[in-house]
Amino acid sequence: MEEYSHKKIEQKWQERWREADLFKTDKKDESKEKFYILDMFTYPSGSGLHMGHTEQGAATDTLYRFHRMNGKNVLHPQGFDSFGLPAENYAIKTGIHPKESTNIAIETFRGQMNILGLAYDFTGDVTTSKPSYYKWTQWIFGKFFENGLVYKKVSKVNWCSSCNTVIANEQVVNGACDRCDTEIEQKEVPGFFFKITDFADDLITDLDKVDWPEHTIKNQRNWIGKSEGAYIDFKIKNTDSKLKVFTTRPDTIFGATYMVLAPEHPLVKELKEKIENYDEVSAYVNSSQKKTELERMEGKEKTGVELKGIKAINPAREKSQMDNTLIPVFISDYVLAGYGTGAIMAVPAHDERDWDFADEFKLQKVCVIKPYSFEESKSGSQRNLIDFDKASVEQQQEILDGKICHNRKGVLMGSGQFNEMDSEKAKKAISKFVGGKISSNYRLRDWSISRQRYWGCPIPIVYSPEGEAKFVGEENLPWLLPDDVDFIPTGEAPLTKSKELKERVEKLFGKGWTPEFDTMDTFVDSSWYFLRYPDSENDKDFSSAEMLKKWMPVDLYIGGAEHTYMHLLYARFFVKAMKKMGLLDFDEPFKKLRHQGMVNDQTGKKMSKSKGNVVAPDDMVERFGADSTRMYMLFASPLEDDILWNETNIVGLYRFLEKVWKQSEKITNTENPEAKKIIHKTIKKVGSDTENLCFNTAISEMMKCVNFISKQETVNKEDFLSFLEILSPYAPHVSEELYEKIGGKGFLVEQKWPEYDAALTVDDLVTLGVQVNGKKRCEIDISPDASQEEAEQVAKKDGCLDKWIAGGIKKVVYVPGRILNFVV
RNA sequence: GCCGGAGUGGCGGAAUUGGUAGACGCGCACGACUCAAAAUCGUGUUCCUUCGGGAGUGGGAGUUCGAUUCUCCCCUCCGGCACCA
Repeated sequence: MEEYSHKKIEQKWQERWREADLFKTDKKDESKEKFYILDMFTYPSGSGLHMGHTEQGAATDTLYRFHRMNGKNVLHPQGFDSFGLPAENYAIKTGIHPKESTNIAIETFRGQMNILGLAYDFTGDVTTSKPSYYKWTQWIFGKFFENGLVYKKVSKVNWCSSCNTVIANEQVVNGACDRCDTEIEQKEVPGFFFKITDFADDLITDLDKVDWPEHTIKNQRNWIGKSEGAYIDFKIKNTDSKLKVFTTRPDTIFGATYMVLAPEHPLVKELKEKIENYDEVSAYVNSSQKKTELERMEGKEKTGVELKGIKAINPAREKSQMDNTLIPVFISDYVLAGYGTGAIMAVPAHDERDWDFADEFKLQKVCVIKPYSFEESKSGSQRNLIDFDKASVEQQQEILDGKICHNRKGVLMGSGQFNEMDSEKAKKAISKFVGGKISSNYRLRDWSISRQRYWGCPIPIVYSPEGEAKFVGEENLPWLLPDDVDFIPTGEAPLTKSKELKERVEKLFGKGWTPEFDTMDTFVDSSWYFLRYPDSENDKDFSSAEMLKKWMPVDLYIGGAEHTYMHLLYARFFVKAMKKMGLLDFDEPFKKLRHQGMVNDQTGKKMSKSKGNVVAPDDMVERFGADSTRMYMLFASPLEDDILWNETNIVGLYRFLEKVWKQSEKITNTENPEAKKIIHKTIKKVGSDTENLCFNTAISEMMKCVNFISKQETVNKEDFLSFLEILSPYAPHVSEELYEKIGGKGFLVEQKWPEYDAALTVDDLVTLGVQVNGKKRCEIDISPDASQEEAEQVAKKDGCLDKWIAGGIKKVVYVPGRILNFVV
């Protein structure tokens, strides 16, 4: 027999699969249970497929083949998230149109996926930059617009001077652009926003409905950041103005000794006439506006300016006719314009940041929440005092006496008692007392979707001569991205250069009408693509209700953990918003989610083009074949763990496949009961491991099986065919080749996953560890359902225990099939 | 600082509800084959050892007949977030 050579067989089978159109799913087939398995679709970068894609593809492809063999109608589609900055930046550099470079990149990706033997269904060409796709992105935008989920506002945005565009908060990493690392500046830009905050509560509570990794759920919850508190109005003395604050600690309001506004707060301008030191104030406003968020964060020391001539009235103290009712008002950049109301009541005794600010400006601290007593704080675990035990004896006494509020700095942060009332109860009582409104506030902000870029989905909005925004209308979709622009960034949206676009608008809507020049954030494109696959060729609808009902939600979604916040949150928001508009009838898009780990280089560093440590799958496929490459990616570590790339390990998988190949020479029609037993055990284990995404242990089990067979003279043909069937999701090419060679019919992926004979997977005898005082001293071979008496007898007869149990046995613990333990 | 996750041989990693720690693979060593090498096959491979044993899953306590697994404290590494009122 010829030797195993991946080069001779892999291309052959890839061609045969293609000729048979083997991986196109019959989406209307009602005879089988559906299973929708989805890879996070691919951004077609110029550098091609990397090993991370390879691991993800190997995993989902293995699962695709496995579930298909198990009688399910499996949808396993792939598409391209092809709008976005890199292609545009490339165009700026080279002059090559993004359309062209994107198409080339997509061809490269498809080619690479093909040589890996990945069974993707590309039907319908789900490529976000194609008009047939973005027509529906725009259609959905139109629905959002008509239903009041889109609004336009001028806002301070993160501006990347290098990309010359707006960057979402979520895309700012440590104050720098997450794509080019340029430091972000603040700039006022008008743009469209999606009202994702309307769905904040549902986005939190519905996390209970999904089977996602625990940490992903927690992180999403924290990202949305719900906090319970109250909105309370503070009057400004001698004016009609009111200052609204949000606080999670209304119980501390009696201790509010000053107020702080964000420098951008509108009240600063509103009270201009009354502010005695307006010059100083506006200088501070200007300087903080020049600061980026990074710079604001850097200076931990508190800065600010008092609004002289302005006093706020502490409503609680006023109502109680107490002293210290009038409190000063400051502006400071430690208060953020974008969170809460952009203003706070400052309670230095119970908030560390307020404490620091009060120290800086010599402001009064009033302690109004008393810690629980020492005993109470000890027993009521999380009630209170962070550092009580580390305080000196005198300090501890003062705390107990309620004389000081104390933690690290002197701030009592947690709850305690307000007068004799638990501060949790006091929150409600005091809110009511001062006319506050109990409410929730979220860290989540609305989603800014406007981008002053070329290579994105055009926002299908036009403006009347009066400046009113209007959706272009369904009949004008797709609202095409014009070609007559050049991409050199000027700080203005590139589409302003398009003559065609302006003419198009005037022709359709009349003279004086103007187009919107911005394009959409690419996260919009990727927020609904999974809805398109079930009906990807539909040109009447984004996806038909019938197909959505059949296929959604996605049964298993696999992709990187880096999408925990943005993509996964936005996609969930889309589904909720579309459900509210009656376009969908389910709550959550992804029933089960798993992340694949990162593939790092040998030193544990992330692979990146700039570091020059990227390994391309092509090279691996050339040398070891697609089967070995795929299996190595799955064998190296559990799916969710990171992989340290170590090329030398791949030879183990190649040797394994070589060994499988050799066993096919031993095939006979006679039975080999021992080999049969092992094969049936392997079928069982590989089946359950694959189902549970434990690919590494499934592969190890197949290795053990082949190691066993390699020591046998013969192996039964039917048994070996079964083995090839379970191997085929992992190593499809070599399995097909051997299957054909020994007379298998059809393609392996069309076969039924073999059944195992349960009786064959149970051993007559097991090796049982015999322990003395929990330490293993010898082993006995015994039936797994032997009685304790039998087991003891066998163990004692063995003799090896004699010297350990000579002193007499106190107790015996016996777990059949597991352990026999003598306690002496 | 806060929130996650993880620490097991030379390396990647196994180990159902607490039940024989180190499966499987890489590497390494020795042997067979060979003029020789590669490949392949076989054997061995946690550490220490006076060859009786002893120690051992980041460290320290605890529960248990028995702990990689459960509880408490601590250390280290990785990822994410960060003046969120």
